[in-house]
Amino acid sequence: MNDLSEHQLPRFPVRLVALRTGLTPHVLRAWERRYGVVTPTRSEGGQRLYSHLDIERLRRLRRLTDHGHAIGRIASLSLGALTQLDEESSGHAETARLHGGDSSSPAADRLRAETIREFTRAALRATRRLDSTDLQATLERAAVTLGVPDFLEGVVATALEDIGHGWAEQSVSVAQEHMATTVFRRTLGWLLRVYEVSGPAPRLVVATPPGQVHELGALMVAVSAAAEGWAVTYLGPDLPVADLLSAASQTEARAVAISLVYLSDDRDFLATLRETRAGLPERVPLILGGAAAPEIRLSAENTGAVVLDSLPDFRTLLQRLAAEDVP
Amino acid sequence: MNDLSEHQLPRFPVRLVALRTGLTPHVLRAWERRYGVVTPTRSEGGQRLYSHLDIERLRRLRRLTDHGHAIGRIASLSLGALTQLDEESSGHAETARLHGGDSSSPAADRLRAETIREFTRAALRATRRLDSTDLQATLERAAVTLGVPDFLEGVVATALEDIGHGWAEQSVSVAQEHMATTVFRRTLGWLLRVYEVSGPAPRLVVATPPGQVHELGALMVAVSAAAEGWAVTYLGPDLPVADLLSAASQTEARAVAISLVYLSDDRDFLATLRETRAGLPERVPLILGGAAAPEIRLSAENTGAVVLDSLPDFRTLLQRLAAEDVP
DNA sequence: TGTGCCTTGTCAAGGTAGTGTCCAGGTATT
DNA sequence: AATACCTGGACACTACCTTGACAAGGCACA
Repeated sequence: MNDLSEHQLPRFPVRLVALRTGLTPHVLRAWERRYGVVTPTRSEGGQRLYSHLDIERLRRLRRLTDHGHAIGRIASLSLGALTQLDEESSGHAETARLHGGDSSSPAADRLRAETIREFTRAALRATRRLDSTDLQATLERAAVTLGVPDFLEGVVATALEDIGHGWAEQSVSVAQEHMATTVFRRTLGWLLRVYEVSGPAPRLVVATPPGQVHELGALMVAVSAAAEGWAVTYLGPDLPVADLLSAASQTEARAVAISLVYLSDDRDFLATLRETRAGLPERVPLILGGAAAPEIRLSAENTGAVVLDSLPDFRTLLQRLAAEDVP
Repeated sequence: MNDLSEHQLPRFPVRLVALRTGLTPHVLRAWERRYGVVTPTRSEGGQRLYSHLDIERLRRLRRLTDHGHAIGRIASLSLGALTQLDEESSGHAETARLHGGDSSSPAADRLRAETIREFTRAALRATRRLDSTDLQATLERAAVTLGVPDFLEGVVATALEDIGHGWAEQSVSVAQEHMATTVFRRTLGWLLRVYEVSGPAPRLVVATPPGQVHELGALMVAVSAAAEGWAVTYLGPDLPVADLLSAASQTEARAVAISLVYLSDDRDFLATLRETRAGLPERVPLILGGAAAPEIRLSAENTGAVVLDSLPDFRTLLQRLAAEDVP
């Protein structure tokens, strides 16, 4: 891989770090002073310069504190330990909440994890062989065997990531990548159709903003919500703000979700976000997710949007929203 | 991995433990004070710090109290004893079912049962409305949500029964019954296709004997086996003995299953059964199931067939057979 | 069938610990 | 000059702590 120095190279000023981590400059300084959470180098004038690694670390810490860890207790852990903790907590918090607290035996957990990996491997094999029939069957089998949440987080997300990496390093061809994308989209579309609700249910509007064309993330969000019992209006990629707003008001949406996979132009996008937020009723949260969302966390949150970086968090939010309306 | 130090390391503040166990901080403190259920270490400031093991223990306790055990009685048991008790009380219900988690709190159990009933009702509604699209979607949704076993036993079996009754008492028309049968068959066929295995796996041959035309039972058996990881050769209804036998030998079947929904002529059928049994290798069990199977249990068993009257029993048998071959 | 005791979850009050936020006065950066 | 950032200290709010009490449900016993 490329040099460590790259990642350790200190060059980010505090405001940028704030944007990416969602921590305010105040908090960044307080954490550093009190817990020595990172030690950014300084410019000649004494201003903080953070490295890539620092940011990574801070992000992890923010996630963990969001999930209930005390900053004072985890501040001194290594990045590896943090990652490990993170995986534990996101895994468990979710099951505990969803099913009112079922702790399955460790043995069952391991079996389940192994099954998930096996499905992922099978999906990748099918992709490499360009066997769309097999890929499709594998995905459907995984969905039925694992249920929607684990299917999305365990299989779809992982497989897509792996394919993405493979594509970047040329071990996956364009044809393979296209085929996989198509089949994944079809399968997620099928799930969305299958979970279409008839009765009354809170409605979510999902879209990707103008200029964004990668819709798989948005589809995952849509399916996730549908499986939670929400009525979902999926508007697909590259949607102008005006249309998003009119759709939201027309369907009396209870929430709006936007998926952001990469950042083309920060400013533009933030303007869009602000405009969208302004056009929505107060009680309708504007949820921002996707790979690129954390990069602009703070400024996005400043527009009034809610930034999430995992599907479990998203599901939890949906449950809270749905629960708010009942009593 | 250094389990001991790792798991005993006290790190988690009370809010996190509350999140993961589903107990409120109030209860956590009350249990500790009254029963000394765990003894978290304290921070310098006196705040509780729980270890991984503490959490594990608390989750077990929570599960058991949910199942009706009194906290005062089980508080002092060791983690091992708790686990054992846990398996006893919830245990035999079902081993490590992959889907939707294990049978946990009665609340979750009730929720699950309610979900199953809801799907069944939805399927019946769709049937009465002759809405095949909705019926299909409902069934697929049920399959993905519940997993194959509960889908088959909870939804398909019950719905078919109800439709059967309705048909008998004329509240379900022939058209409705036909439509439903078609959609159920299609859905089960889809599942069978989805679970088609590629690798090596024990093979099961499924058929309905000559004179029997109701194939849904056989399909359920086939799907059930497929979801257990078996390779299934589904031969459909009304199959002559000779063909069944040749299929079994040709595919080197590890077992043969026959579904019997109604009895037209006992004698004939028993002769068929005897003939089939005689034509199969010793080690290949001939499994007889279906609504009408129990009626002729004794004479059927005399021919050397295995008579089962539930899908769970069938699954257990398959697991035993598969396990026999490995070691 | 009612009565009283026991178990257990929940709450209140009053105080401490841990964390986020802010201020003021000064320095860097653009 | 206008921002953006620095430091050290102060402040305020949330999360936790302990003790004690209360209410609802379960259970035994009259």
